[in-house]
Amino acid sequence: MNSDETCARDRLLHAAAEVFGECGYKGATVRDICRRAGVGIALVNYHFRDKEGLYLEVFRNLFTRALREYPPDMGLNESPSTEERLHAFIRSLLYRLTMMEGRHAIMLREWLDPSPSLVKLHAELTNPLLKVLSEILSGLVDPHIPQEQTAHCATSIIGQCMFYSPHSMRFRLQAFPMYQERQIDTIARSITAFSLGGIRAINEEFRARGESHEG
Amino acid sequence: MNSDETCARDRLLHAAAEVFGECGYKGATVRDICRRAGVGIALVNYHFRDKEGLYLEVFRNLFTRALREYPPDMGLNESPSTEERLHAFIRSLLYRLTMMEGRHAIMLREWLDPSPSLVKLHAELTNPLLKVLSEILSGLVDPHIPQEQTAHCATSIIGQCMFYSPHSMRFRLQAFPMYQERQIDTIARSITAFSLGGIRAINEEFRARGESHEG
DNA sequence: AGTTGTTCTAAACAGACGTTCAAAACAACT
DNA sequence: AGTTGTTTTGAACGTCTGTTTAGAACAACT
Repeated sequence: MNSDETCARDRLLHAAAEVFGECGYKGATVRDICRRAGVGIALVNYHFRDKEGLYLEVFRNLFTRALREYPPDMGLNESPSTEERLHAFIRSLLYRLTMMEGRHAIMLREWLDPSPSLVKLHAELTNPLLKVLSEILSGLVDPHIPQEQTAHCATSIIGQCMFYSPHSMRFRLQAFPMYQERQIDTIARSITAFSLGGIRAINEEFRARGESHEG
Repeated sequence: MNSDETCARDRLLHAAAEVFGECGYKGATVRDICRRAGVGIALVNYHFRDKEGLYLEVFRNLFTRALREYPPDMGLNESPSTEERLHAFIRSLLYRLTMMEGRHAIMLREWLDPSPSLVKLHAELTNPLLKVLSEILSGLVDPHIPQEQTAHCATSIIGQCMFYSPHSMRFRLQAFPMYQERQIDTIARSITAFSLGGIRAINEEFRARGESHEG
């Protein structure tokens, strides 16, 4: 690769993101990472203490960078409706997932199958995002519906996005082409419409049950 | 464990399902598996050729057993409506995922992150299920809607089920209790209602766009 | 009891793994 | 040129990996 210009530490981080993404934490070897980075194997100890320290640094780096590039309110005008905010949230999540897939499948893999030592960090980073989503949903779901049901809606929405990610089974098996931006936007609109309909149905069902209980 | 009664081969399969589920393919070691099964390490070679052969056998076993116990038309009366068939499909999928989580998280892990050597087998086993789902959806989605959009709906539904599975991030982080049957049924009803609403919204949007194009 | 085939084990093999250490290369400042 | 501190390396360490081998235990049948 480009062994020049950037310093060894950065090249190490870059290669580590690739290899961890391709092979997972256990599957990746520090030898492979260092070979791709063009550095000696002792560097991972010097810069990051050990393999786990390198993994943690890569993870935090990618997460914050993706969030900076595609924030949850991405592409919104100044006074957006709640529906528009939900669409922006879904679209930005899909973009982040796709971006990570490019060279950074590590994030996706971590999301699906978190490493034990990183669960705390993971919660720290993702919980604010869940807060954003549930705040958006509070403007869409009937306020009388129990919070548990709202959480179900949030899970349904995130689940759809996660499963659309290129790493998911369907796209692996059927060899779908890599997503282009337009395709992501199409999928984002589809998931948004589907989810708004789902929320509406949940609201209607709740109201119908409420009336039948009263009557 | 129960080193008696069952033969060594079965104990090996049982332990392998546990360990593969907990640690993944790379993370699991044949030594650990054989220790839990209470057999010598050479048995994996004798019965299954190598580690991969054992993994493949475990996978096929669990998949077919789960499908036999919770078929996609589970608990349907004799002349079900399309909505009821969708509900049965979702409910059976959730039950299978939960059953596998008990001792058989291997299936779930494979679904999220398939091992390279098993992609063909995986497609072979899951494609019939996708066929069932899309057949159900053909009775719900407007027949004029392009097939691609219908596939989006299928993905949305499966994605919701997958993400509700105990292995998913949310439940790991927030330490939800293990699902009981009633909870699964509740979630199945929620996902079904959500999805039916989603499909209806997709239909309405399509018709609205069609009218605006014509008018 | 003897033979045959299957099932299982303990011990050893070769290789890959993460990690460490002494020393080399380098930069910066005196 | 000499000193100091940082960065990087090659080689080695001990451990753990999947796999194999030679043989023990066992069952079934003669």
